[in-house]
Amino acid sequence: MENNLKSNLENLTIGTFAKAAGVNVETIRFYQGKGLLLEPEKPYGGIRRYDGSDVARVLFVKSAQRLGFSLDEIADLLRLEDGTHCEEASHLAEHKLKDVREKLADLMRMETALAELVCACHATNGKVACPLINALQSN
Amino acid sequence: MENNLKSNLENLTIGTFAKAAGVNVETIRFYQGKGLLLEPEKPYGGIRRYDGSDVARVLFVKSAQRLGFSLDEIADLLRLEDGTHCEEASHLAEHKLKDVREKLADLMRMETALAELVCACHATNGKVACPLINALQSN
DNA sequence: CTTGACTCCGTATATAACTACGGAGATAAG
DNA sequence: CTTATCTCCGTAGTTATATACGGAGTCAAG
Repeated sequence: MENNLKSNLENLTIGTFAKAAGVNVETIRFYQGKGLLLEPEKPYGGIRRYDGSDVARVLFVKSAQRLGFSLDEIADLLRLEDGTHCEEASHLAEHKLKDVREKLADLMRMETALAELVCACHATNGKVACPLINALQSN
Repeated sequence: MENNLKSNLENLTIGTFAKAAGVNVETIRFYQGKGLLLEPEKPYGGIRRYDGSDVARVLFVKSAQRLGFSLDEIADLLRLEDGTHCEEASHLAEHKLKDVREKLADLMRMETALAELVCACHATNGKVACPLINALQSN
């Protein structure tokens, strides 16, 4: 046996990689096809290896997805990472930032509405008009 | 002008309804099939009519979708509205609230990361390590 | 009362994002 | 070396969310 933390995420085969990222192998391959993940070099007819940064990338994709970004949008976000095309990346980032801030506003309205609903429900134990639709409408 | 919107939105046929909500007719019917919208009574072999509350409902669905909720989850949210099953609704609302708060946290981290990225990009005009992945990873 | 746009409804097709399958080759444990 | 388990890769199937199509009925204007 070896060191524990970081060395656990080195030299992973695609199976352990997938498990570490909480997705299945097919999803990894699918993401590679979409350009969301790079396919590492294959050592002469052998088997590709992955590491912690790949795991992080998949986790990022999954998180961004939960926030309503499509895989294509996420690919855009990830392209910001490479540091080249700074001008372009900056533009894209600003655009996404606007996006993110709108989502934030919606979510905050939704949070308020839900919190009120829970409150009202507990308080009155009766009929309550749902403020939810209204919440996202005021925009 | 605050009532203007509403008074324009009475007695709509499905076509004008769809236009008002910014979706197409087929989407309306699809949502009816999924239980996201009620199908109004059809006046003896005639044509159904819709109003502003239907439009609001569709707009809510679309907003919630942008926030990463699935149609099934949105159906859950909408079921909170009817005021019956208060106990159950309250439970559901609490669960969704947790959800919403997690998304909020992720989005805020993402906002920070994007803002930093734009900033750094403008400042250095050079290579910048992307804080994005890191942002959503710290959870 | 005809005409053209619209509705109704059922079925079919499309797109995104997976998920499953299967045969051939690689690797590790015994 | 054998064998079980995995990887590789290509193709096919699935689920969620729409969109498109088409024939028959309905409505409102001329």
